[in-house]
Amino acid sequence: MTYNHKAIEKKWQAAWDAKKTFKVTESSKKKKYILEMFPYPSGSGLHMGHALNYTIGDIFARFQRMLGFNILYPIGYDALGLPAENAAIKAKSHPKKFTDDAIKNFITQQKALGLSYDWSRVLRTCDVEYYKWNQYFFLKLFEKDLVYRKNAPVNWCSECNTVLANEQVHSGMCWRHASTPVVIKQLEQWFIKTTAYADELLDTIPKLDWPDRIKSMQENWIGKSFGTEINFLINDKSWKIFTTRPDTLFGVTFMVISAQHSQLMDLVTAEQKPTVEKFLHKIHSTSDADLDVLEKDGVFTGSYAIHPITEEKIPIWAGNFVIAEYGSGMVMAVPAHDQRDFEFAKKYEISIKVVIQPGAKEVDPEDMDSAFVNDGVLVNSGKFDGLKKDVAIEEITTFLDKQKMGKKAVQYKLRDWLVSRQRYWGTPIPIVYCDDCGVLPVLEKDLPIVLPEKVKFGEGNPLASNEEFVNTSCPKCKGKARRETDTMDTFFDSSWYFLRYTDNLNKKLPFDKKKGNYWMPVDVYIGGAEHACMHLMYARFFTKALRDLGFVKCDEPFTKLFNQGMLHGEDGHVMAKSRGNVINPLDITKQVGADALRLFLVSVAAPDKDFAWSSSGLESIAKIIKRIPLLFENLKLGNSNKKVESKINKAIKEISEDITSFDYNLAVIKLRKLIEDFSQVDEMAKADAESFLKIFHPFCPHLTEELWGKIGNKPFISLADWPKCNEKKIDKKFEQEEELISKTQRDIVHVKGLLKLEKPKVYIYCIPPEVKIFEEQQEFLTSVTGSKFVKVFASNAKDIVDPEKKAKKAKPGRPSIYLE
RNA sequence: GCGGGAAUGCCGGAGUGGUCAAACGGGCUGGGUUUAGGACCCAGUAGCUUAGUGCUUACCUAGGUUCGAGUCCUAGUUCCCGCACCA
Repeated sequence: MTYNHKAIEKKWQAAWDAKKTFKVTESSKKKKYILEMFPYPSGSGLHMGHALNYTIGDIFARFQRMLGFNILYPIGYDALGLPAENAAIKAKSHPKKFTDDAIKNFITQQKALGLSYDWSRVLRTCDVEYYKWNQYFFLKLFEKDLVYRKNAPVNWCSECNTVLANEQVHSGMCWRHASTPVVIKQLEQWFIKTTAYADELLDTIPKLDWPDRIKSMQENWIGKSFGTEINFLINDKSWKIFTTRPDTLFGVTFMVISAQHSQLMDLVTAEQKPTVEKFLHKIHSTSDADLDVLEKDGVFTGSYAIHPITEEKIPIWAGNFVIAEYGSGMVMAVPAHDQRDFEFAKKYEISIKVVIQPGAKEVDPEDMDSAFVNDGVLVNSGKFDGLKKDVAIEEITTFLDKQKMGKKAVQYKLRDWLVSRQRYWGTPIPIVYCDDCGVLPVLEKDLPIVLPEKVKFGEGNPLASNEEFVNTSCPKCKGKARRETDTMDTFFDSSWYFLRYTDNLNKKLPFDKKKGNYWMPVDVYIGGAEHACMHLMYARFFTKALRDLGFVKCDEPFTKLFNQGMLHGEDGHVMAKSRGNVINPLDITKQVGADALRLFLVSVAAPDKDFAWSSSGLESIAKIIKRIPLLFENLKLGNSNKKVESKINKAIKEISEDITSFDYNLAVIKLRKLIEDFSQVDEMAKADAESFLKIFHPFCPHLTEELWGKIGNKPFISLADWPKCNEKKIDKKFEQEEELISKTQRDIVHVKGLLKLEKPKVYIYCIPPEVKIFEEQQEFLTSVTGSKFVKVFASNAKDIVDPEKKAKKAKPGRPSIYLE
């Protein structure tokens, strides 16, 4: 049989499609929900990273399905979003057409990989049947006060022409445009109160079966810190200033308010106004460039704060290094014990007061060349002198609390999720503005707010200029009103799509609770690490919020997270068009087949490690695969000898373990070995041949379906039971014997080569118990060594022929040999 | 600066307390086969040694725990990733 991968793969892909082989419904069986991060359908189609992602998932899904689990393994498309809109504008097309085409292309390519998705559950976020539930959830969150509108300084990307959430700003740049700095704008925007769940989002992290890296990234992102809130009186108004170092309270010599603070101008005196304005102008114009080498900069505001204990007057400065949104946007500066404050004080010649001393000797601030931040004992701190740092933190906080001048407090870095976007290709936010009634949510019965298809691109947000869309009536007074023209961040779509898969055709509800609770949570979620603090954070928040709204029972959406490694080009660099090292999955499936591509992708390295494409590696895998049909062609189905039984059972055991732990690369090694072992075998039991195909199946589904039929089975091996390992049949003795024979064989061949003997006489001297093994294998040894004369002696045999006295060297597991 | 991860042959990578470190793949070298090239097959690829056997040295560095460590602990070096003036 010649192996025609094209015909075989096409045949089985069509068969799976026609028979809906992988369609699932809820049942009494134990479920497993296996999911890959759904793709953004870009115009350039599926790339090799996608192929790797889906192969990892499909192998696992096929394996678990054969183990007898009820497997939900769906796919969908994250189809709304900016790139489609921009691409459509450029091509003078429409995002809808553009997206439809891209999705069709994706589906073709995914089917060519032989992925076992339940294609009846496909969802597209750009369909109104999907995004109307975005609007529904928006309203539900609104009812729960988890959505609010606020005028705030927000991140703006001039390339995207829209605002961004904090999570979408990476090192001061837009997440889509690494060279476009984000600018701060003061705008009225919609926010989702993710911070309401900050504690739970943080506390449940340790329970997640996720990579440590991702978990720590989320922990850092939430950034919980414990400290003290201290009241400083400023112009007769009390300001709550957060600090983690209340022990240094007596060392405060100035305050710094953020240059972006909304109330900054209230503190600026008439006299200082020109200076401050000049300063603000300066930081505004420099904020775009050199963000990371920004020097500490500031000006005096003219105002003073009153120290809560000493009642001293403390000058308030405005500074570029204080974050407006964190704490109260103002810090108490202790230059002696904080490096940033120290640098600022040195620059502007503000006094430095030491209040913590490392030893008995007094420290002169003049001698300091950096802040002292370690443990020590309090000095110059009134009645708190002599206390150790940690004790002082407690005591000063308690004292402030009693005096009603402060209290213990907790701060987070996590900020609320800014969800409105000033772009067209997204879910319209279901809000109406009425001059008389104010800002009102759309009534649930009036959903969906359909995204109009006929719009003009090119001048700002196309929705804003669409009269038909904008003009509406007030849900309360029925008078004239305007629609919100902002759309939702597309991360809103991806925050719950995994729930929609559980009941994707439901017209009355986002999903049926019973179905949701049957399938959720996702048992294994597979995808790249780039979403650590974006999608994965939002999805966790959403799940918790929906739980509290009564939609689902689970606390966390993704029990296990698996991060695939990065795929590099053959030159070692990241695969990129600009480098010209891109390999198209579809080309490879045409050349060597999907089975070969799949097997290769998981054979180079563990799937969570980075690796580079290798065309020779692919070829070697393609060759191995070709040997399988040959093996079956020459195979007689009858009885297996003990050796075959041992090998197959060992392989079942090891490969099951390897797939379970995602060590696919190790499973591939064992599969290769099995092919080599079995290429010597001309007869085996049908059950063993079946087992062989089954353990190969998750990796090479098409070829194994084909051979499954060839040995007389009805379709589908895809739905067959995973073989059970019979441990009793695994015989270590065979392994040892084999080792013995192969070592001996190597020795013979080696010596033969060294002596340049064509057809030598071979004498083997082994310990007596091993004689039998060699005698059984004599035929084999004869054939592989090319020598017809092979004699085996026990080392103590009486009739021994041993001209060189080699026999006494024989050891267990290692015979001695003589060639002549 | 803070946090996470890693360091094994020429290369990619196995191996997480013990019967053998380097499986498996690639590369390279030699041999076979071949009109040639490719493909295929065999062997070698730390050092010394033996016709094969055998011995020694080796898992970033330095200490430590242990009968026993690539594997655990401590310190350091280097690299990768993430966050970055979070008070």
